Amino acid sequence: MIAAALDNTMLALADPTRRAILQRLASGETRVTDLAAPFAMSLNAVSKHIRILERAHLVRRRRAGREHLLSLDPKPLDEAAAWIEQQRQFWTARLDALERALAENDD
Amino acid sequence: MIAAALDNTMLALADPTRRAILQRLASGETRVTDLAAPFAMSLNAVSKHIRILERAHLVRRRRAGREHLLSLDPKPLDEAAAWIEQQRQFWTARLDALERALAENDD
DNA sequence: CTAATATTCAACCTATTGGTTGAATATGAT
DNA sequence: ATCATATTCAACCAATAGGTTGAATATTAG
Repeated sequence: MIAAALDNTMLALADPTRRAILQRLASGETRVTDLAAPFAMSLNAVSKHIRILERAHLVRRRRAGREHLLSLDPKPLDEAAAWIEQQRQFWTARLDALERALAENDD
Repeated sequence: MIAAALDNTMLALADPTRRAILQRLASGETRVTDLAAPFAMSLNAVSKHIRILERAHLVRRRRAGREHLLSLDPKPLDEAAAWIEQQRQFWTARLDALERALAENDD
């Protein structure tokens, strides 16, 4: 089964370290080393997380000499947000309908 | 590290089968067997997915005799949606700022 | 009581994840 | 040229995920 775009996005977002990386990247282009510094794990571990974020197209890499500068690409988030919002809407509508039905039953 | 609520939610949403289960549940309370029927995997596998959804508090279980009726709880989605929306907002703002800066540079 | 149904529990298997360490590669600084 | 820096690659490891099958449990139906 080929992994759909939404799959990769959701998978990438499932890990707290990766979410932290994304938040950190929100302040602008960052080198791998600087990005990794605050995390209590090896540079290599962070490097692997970055690969997963790249696979999901949430992070872009620009080579500048020996440094790799990472930046965010928010596009894939649209699909993820859309999925969640759609569910929320459906479910909330359903719950509201249920509540109304119960209220009518009280008459 | 204790898994935060958002962690469990995101993890639960990361699997396509579980997202499909949630979508299926949007049409109302459903028995485990009926819920599992359309999936190309054993009932046991679906049962395990349900446990994970329960751990994330996205699904509630009501026992009615030998049947377990499952229903949705949209609350955890709020936090997930909030996280994604916040990121989107930040990143988009940043990208817009960058574009404006480039435009000014053209003058 | 017995048989069927609905569901979980338990053990197992394989693939993936998230981490490690050590070596390789590429670039920059002196 | 040499040394340091930035980063990945490769091999490994333990834990988890996602699936299987078979047995156990609880409830309902005949």
